[in-house]
Amino acid sequence: MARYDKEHKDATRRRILDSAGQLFKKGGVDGSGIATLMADAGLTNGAFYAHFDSKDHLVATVVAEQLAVQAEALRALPAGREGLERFIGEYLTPQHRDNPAAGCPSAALLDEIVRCTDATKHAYTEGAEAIITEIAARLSPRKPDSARARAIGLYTMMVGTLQLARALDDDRLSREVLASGVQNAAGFLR
Amino acid sequence: MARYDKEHKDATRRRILDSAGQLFKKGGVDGSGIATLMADAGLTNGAFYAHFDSKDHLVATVVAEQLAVQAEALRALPAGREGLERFIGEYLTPQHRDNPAAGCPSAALLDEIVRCTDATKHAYTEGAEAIITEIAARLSPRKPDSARARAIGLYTMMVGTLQLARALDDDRLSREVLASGVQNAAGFLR
DNA sequence: TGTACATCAGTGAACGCGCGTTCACTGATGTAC
DNA sequence: TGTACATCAGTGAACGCGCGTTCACTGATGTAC
Repeated sequence: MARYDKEHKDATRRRILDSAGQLFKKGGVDGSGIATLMADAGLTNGAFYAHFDSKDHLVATVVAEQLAVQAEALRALPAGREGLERFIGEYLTPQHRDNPAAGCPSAALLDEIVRCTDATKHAYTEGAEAIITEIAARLSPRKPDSARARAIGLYTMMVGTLQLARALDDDRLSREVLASGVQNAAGFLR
Repeated sequence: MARYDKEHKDATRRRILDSAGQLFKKGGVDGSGIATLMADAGLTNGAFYAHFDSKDHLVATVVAEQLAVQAEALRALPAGREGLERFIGEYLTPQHRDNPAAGCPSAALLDEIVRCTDATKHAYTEGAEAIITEIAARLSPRKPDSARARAIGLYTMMVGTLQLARALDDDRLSREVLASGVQNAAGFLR
């Protein structure tokens, strides 16, 4: 019946989501257009609407997926604090700072979320809750609820640190900020 | 010689800067247009260019000023940690969360700075350095340099916390995040 | 003091441009015979 | 096996719109006489 099999369309949708994820994180949601994003996926602008109702719909989908990817990455790490230490060690680096497209969605998009649709804010909220839960479970495997406040502190500090490191035009200061982040993160691990 | 005295033009410039500060923090730099901003200042769009060369020029000026205001607010607080405690107590509140226009420029604009002109990034860098120095001086009046890492951690954590609280669509979770921030901030005060 | 003039902050229509979105169309492929 | 057809993912020009910016103009005011 259908011209291509289902896999073909699914694969295209994946390419759009990947391009959008990278582009949004690099250039912001407002700053990234449909045409550019579709060109990155090897398509032209018109094809977009065969996959998504609107840009808002795409944004909500991308945000949900990006946060899920981060939660999944946390889950895949070694158990307990060792895993967290690795996460922190990779997060607060010049490499991560200089490559937002492949990096943390919170650091790249957090303050744009407020101005997005309800669906996007909801997707972000669910994703953030999952990440906080995952971090808390590693901070205190026995009583994760008791570690929620610290988990929130660790995550917000890491996100703020990476954002600040990215905003500074003085590399020396930027590296000081990243190094301080590593030091302060250790405080959250107790 | 001149039609109006100097004070008149200076006062208008002030109104534009105030409107822009509030508007940028509320709707983002990308999301806030010259026409809206000028209307808020009681003027029409064309008058803008009698005061600033371009939107980029305005953005750099606003960022410099907003950060200077925050540094000044810190300086005006009671000496030592008492002042810091007050700063934290006012910062991590639902009131601040719900009123970005009058609030912290870092929480509102930080991740847009990366995509701004060099002049804006430079203005942000200088402002951030002043704020970090001010916080460090209050954390450790005797040896402020030794407190720089903690000062950076406290500030990034506060900024990240407010951003996260703003992004969440679940008020219960959002308040939990703010409360965690207060708790975690206490850890930075030792 | 009263009048003509020069100044310039501010007006508001117009510009080119890129945005999100629409739509008539194309053409490679799976299916039916 | 070979051919005609139906499907629909993708094309690319066009839309209205709001953006940053420009510019010919206005008109309230300080100054000169």
